[in-house]
Amino acid sequence: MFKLPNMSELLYYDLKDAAGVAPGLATQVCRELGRRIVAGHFAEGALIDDENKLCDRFGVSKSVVREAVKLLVGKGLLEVRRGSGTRVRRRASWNLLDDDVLAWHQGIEPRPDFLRQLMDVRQMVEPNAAGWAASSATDVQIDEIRNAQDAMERAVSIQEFVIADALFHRAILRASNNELLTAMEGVIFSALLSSIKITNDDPRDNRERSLPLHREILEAIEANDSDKASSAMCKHMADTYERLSNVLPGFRLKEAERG
Amino acid sequence: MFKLPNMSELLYYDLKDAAGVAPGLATQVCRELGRRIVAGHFAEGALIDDENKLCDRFGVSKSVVREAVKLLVGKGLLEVRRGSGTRVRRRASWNLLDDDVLAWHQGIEPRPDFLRQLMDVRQMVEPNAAGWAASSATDVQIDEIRNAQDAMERAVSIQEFVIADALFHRAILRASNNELLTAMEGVIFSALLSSIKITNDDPRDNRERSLPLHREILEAIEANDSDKASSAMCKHMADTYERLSNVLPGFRLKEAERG
DNA sequence: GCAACTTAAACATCTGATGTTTGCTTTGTC
DNA sequence: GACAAAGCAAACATCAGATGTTTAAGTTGC
Repeated sequence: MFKLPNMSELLYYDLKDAAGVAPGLATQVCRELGRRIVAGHFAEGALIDDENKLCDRFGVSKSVVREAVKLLVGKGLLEVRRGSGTRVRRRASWNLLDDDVLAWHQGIEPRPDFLRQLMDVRQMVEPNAAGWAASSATDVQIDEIRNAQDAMERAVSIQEFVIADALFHRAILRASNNELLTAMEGVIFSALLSSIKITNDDPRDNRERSLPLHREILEAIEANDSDKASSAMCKHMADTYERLSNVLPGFRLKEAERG
Repeated sequence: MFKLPNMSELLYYDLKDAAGVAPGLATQVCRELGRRIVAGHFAEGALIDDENKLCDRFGVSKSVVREAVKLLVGKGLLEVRRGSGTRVRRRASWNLLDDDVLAWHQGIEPRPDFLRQLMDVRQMVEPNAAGWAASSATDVQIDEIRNAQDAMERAVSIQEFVIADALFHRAILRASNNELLTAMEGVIFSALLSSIKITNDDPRDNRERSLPLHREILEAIEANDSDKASSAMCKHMADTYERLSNVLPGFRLKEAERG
């Protein structure tokens, strides 16, 4: 009845601690519709099937479909008008910061242009987060970062390494003690997972280059050195940019602004 | 039956172009519950009334309440468990970047601590946005910024000025041509509205100080000067910080990280 | 050619029944 | 008395079907 999400999307939900509880029918329908919309199966402004057709297609009752549609409306993907139908809104109206919307992007081939935007945001957010973490993190929060670093060092599989990497960056966001930054962890996950999917042709190289950069960030935060944490994170971001540029032809760093 | 939203919240929805269409019952119930949760009427993890009680209280049917609850679950405010009840999640799990959640914050007295976090994010985002806008904005996008500037100069009421101010910053976000930054306009609106609510004791002063700063940003973007746009925006942010610090005792700028 | 009316499509809401999960209570045994 | 299994009630999940409302489009009449 439902299409299964792919590995990246599952990994995304894992990282968001959103797994474990079996989602209801409404959530399943919502996700399946959401994946199709994000994948571009519908033109901007196109009408989707009406309630009855959707009921038939998914084999569920009207209430379930209605709830699913309401969820997608809440995420800005759909727009319902009584009398006419339910249509797909233009991409500029989507809540691109929503975790589900970002997760559904993991299900499709990453577009270089969107990945660059994600990386620009990382470049903007993470050095600040590292700096704030260095000046305001509690001991417990620093422990969390250190644990992630240890897990990266110990990781034996690619998947373990990716998860530890993600947890490292999440721990820094949380240690920044800014609720809004914490709420952006989904964006960082999305950029990170997409980057890895593209650059892991030589995972060993990835790992050898990453580890010392992460260590440097951790040490700066441990030392309460805000500036150094910030610049170490900048270095890490620049490294990621460089690796993406090597692999991805359409990926271009807007050097002008970043000098 | 329903509590009416206050002026700031209405203004927020106006800016988000979310007005005009009469929301359905489910949306109304969702907003009212959302306001109460954000306002802190429920302890973390507290059970809210069950479906039947909510039906009675709001005078609507089960389906409506169910949809409203599903919406709040989607925003991370609620968590439902079959058998037990529906409970309020801890604040760290809320989607604080969601436009509705931010709008509901407008309904309550702004907490200095949260306002500082909002301003830290503005300080992080807007200089970058201005820089990218300077290097990549189209003529149409620059026109939009200029129109907002003109509207600020011409504004005769405080409300007109606030709206034009918000549109100015939104136009810059959009001109940055980064979909994720565009999706953050709600955060900027929220910070801006809260700031104004606090610092508009002397609105004339506000206006006289703001206008030249905005003009400087506009001119830099018109001149395609990325660095100047960035630093002009920094100056504007610093000014806002300073005015907030003067009025708000609990508001403190973390100077250490920003040098 | 245009305005007023009609109608069908599609969403909005309500009602009430039935299934399922969970947590608590009760009961029975050792 | 302790503990485990069975039973029960609360609360959400889903379904089915009826009725109301809004919108868009077609139709008629002048």
